[in-house]
Amino acid sequence: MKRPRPSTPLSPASAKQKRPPPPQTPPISSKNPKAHQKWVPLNLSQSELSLPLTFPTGQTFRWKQTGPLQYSGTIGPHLVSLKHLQNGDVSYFIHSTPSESTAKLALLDFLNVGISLAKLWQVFSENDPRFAELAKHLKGARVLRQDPVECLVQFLCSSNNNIGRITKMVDFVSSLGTYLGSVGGFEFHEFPSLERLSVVSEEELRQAGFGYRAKYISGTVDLLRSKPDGGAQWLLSLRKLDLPEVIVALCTLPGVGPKVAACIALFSLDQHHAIPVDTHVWQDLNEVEQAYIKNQPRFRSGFPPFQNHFAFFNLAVDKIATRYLLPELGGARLTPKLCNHVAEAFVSKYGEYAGWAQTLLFIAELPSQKALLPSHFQGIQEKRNSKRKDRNKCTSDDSYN
DNA sequence: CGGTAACCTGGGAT
DNA sequence: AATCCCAGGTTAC
Repeated sequence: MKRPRPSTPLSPASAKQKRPPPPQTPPISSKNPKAHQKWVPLNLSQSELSLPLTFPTGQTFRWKQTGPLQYSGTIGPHLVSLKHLQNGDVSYFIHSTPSESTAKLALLDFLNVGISLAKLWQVFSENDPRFAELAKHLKGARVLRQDPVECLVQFLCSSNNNIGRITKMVDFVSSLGTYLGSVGGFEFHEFPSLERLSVVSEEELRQAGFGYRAKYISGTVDLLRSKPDGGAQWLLSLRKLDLPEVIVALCTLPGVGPKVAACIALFSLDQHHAIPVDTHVWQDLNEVEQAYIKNQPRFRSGFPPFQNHFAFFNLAVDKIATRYLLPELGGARLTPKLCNHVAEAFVSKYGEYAGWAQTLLFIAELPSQKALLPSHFQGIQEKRNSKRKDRNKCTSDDSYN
């Protein structure tokens, strides 16, 4: 009984040649040679879906760039490529699938096509000039609707880690799944089921370079497999719950804290106002908002109703206008308890799709994107102070209650 | 509760 | 060359 054992531990050696000399352009399909494949246009313009702003920007580590404006990945058992046409519209190519008809449905679902990005962003922009300015340059940054198991495992790998290594770890895990084909020099596998994941021991993961995240994955997989109706179903059932319950449920899994839980909730569980709170989020609130939160310890009730938010911040503006605030407030550290307040502030500011707004703000912070923005956006260059580093941690606390 | 120190690892900066 | 810092954090005191 041979298991699909990945042949490449995350050694520095094997890591080097991540870029094969790409014979990339027309995707090479492997399986299912019969299928009469071709590029098919999607009804999506670039302002609704920008591939470069959606796939390599931190919500999934499973999609690979297989061409200049082309990305490939799997959705369930389907192997798909997406690319931009000349006019910016997106078209897709199904390389391999057990069912052509379900493949497209799965793709549309995965892309959250029922949600109009343009409409959301219009509202965000009206309420926030900074967002409006960023949005002009980063159109089409969409939130995906990923498979929960796949999303969960990816973000278990992400804790206190960097993109490059996260990607290697995710590749390792992915290779346990059924091989679906190869595009542009990359091999693609269906994401492994919990059962297949359970075949790999914590020991093996650790040996493969997962570090302390090995026990997170093993522990979470085991716990999920113990659920009555199966872990995959348990995760899917969270889609019907409200955000606070979802966060609480996810945080029962080892290795899942508030941050990872928010990522999973937003990127796979339809929790559109989940906010992964980190340093960037804190800094994305202006000093007025930061100050308000700091000075209102009572502002800690459950998730705020979505009304009242303008009065809310106007009050804060008054305070700063009267010099009530001290300069140091702006640079205040993000303490764990503030995480919830920050998340609440985001929802107050952007509404029920606040997570979609935060996604753009996060992308704008990525070095790769920052370089493309006008210079006045690149301003806030944080100097590294070797003395005290702002850790900006969120501990697992009472989540949203 | 709130603050802190470990926790794995590889790559880049000093 | 040796060391330090950092990476979208979580956990255990």
